[in-house]
Order: sequence, then structure tokens, then C-alpha cells
Amino acid sequence: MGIFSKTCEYAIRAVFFIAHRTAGQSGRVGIKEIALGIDSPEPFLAKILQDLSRRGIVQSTKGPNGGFYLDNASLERPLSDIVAAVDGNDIFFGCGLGLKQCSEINPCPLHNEFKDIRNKIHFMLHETKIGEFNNELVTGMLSLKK
Amino acid sequence: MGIFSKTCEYAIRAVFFIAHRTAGQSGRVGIKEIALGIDSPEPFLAKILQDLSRRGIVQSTKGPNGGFYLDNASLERPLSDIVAAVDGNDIFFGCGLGLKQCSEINPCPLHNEFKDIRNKIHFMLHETKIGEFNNELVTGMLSLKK
DNA sequence: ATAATAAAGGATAAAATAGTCTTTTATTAT
DNA sequence: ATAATAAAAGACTATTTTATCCTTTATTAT
Repeated sequence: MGIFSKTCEYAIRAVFFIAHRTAGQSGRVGIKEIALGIDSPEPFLAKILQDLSRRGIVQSTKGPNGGFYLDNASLERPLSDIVAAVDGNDIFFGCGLGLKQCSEINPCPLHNEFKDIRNKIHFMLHETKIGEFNNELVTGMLSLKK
Repeated sequence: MGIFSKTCEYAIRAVFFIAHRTAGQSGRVGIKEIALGIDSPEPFLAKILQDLSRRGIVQSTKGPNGGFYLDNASLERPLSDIVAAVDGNDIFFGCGLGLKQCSEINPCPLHNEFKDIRNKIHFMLHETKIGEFNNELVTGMLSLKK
């Protein structure tokens, strides 16, 4: 198990892929090409994108020349929006030891240590925008494949 | 889903509990009392401790007055040993986006960001020793219950 | 030695996550 | 209008994680 669920890993990679394939050009990219581009099981990814689409994190149109894309507002969104949508925000605010009542006044042994780490994760994902890596992805400097 | 699996959360809380209940006094503490003390399902916790015992992370003896305890060496171990034993060390070294081939020369978009965070997690868990919170747990300043 | 105790071991069950397949709906080009 | 295309929706399957139960083994006190 990583930091995120598999669903969330696929979601982030897919959104990065859609971003770099459609930014500016007002094009669309289909599920097959995305699945191929990020090495993910196509039908599972379809479900994930369906959900992201419903939530307005990605845009889509049906029919010929249809597919997924990102509007300008979506390109500016932080990665934390994807993570929160898919995995919830336990990773940002939950107790590292799984204690519901853990808080400043009733802390678990690692409360402060985890607060620090969770804040760093939150900050990092909030600072990083979906469209931020488009150039490097186009030039192949960055990878989205296994 | 938190940072760790539920199994790992229970494991850490249980080990903290055993530590503060048996450190120095050369006593033992039974599975029932541990499960109660950390709000965990008893049979599931039994499995987890069985595993930790096999791996030498906790000590145990059977029979009357038996139970779990920690020797001095175990009290000095870092928390990272528990996490590595239970969840593996993907959390310390794995790619945040789940890419097997992700590395310095073939990085995912978040490679450096995640490296930084993973290092902080690793450092924190390596610095923190199992017996470190015994006093605060005895005085009730820290909590292991939901 | 024997009975009582407590963990170890093994088999099974439930829930959550991951993944697949088929049908329906919306869009576009002809 | 119609056929082709591609996502949406829904039902279903598989795997992994979480959790329970029952039997066996080791230890101790009597």
C-alpha cells in the first residue's frame, strides 16, 4: 500500500495525461489512449474518470471526436482536489494511528509528528497544479508509465 | 485510508501499550487487556501480535502469568521497524503515483516532492523509539484509544 | 502428573478495494 | 434521419484487507 489508493494513483496519472494531451489545443483524448498512456486497466480507469467527470474535475463529451479534456479552470486546480475527491481527506487531517478522538487536547503519541507530515503533504498537493507538468510530459522528461 | 493500514495502526498502538505496561517491571500483559487498552478487536489483534512475536518485535510467553512484553532491546527499536514489518517499506521508498520504474533518471511528475515527504516520514519513524512515550502514557497525557 | 491459563496456529467469514463486462445515452458526421 | 462513435451507467467478479472462531501447544501452579 502506498500513500494513496490505487484508484487515486490512476486518477492523478490520468489527469496529468489528459492535461498534457489537451491543454490549449482544445482537443479531446479517449479512454483507450489514456489507459495506454498511463499503463492502467481500461475499464477500471473508465469508472474513475466517470466519477471525476461527475465531480467536475475533468470534462468530457460523448460521441465522435469526443473524449476527456480539461478546461482552463481545471488546469489551475490543485492536486489536493483530486486526492480529496478520491481518497477523502483523512490523509490531510486524520490521526496517523487511526484514533477518531485524537486532537490537541487528547493527542496520540505521534500527534505532533504526524501533524507536521500531514501539513507538508497537504501543502505540497495544494501548491501543485494539475497543468503544471505539461511541458515536461510533452518532451518526455517525466513519465506516467509503470 | 490513512497513511498506514489498519493492521499497522493496531500494531503500533499495541506495542506502545505493551511498552508502557511492562517496561522495567518485568511483567506481562495479556491480549484482552491490550485490546481493551487500545480499542481494537481482540482476535484480530491476536493475529497481529502473533506475527510481531514471530518477528521478534515483541516478546511473549504462554501459560499462567504469561502474556506479551518487551525486552530492553525491543524498547530501543525505532517505530520504522514495526511499519516495515507490517506494511513493508513502500511508504519509505515507493513511488507516490505507484510507478515501478520511477527513479531519478525516469521520474514521475512528483518524484522529488514525494522523495522529500517519504524521507521525512522515514526519519521521523526512525528517530522515534518504541519505549519513548512510556511516562506520558502512564500519566495519561497521551492516548491510545479511539 | 494434572488442571488451568494464555499464546500460537489454522481455517473461515465479512467488508472494502480493485477490476470487468454489457447496455444505455449523447454527440457527430453522413 | 441514420449510423457510427465514445462516454455514462449499472451489474457483476476477483482480490485483498479486516475480522472471527476453534483447536493445539507451551507454561505454570497445585
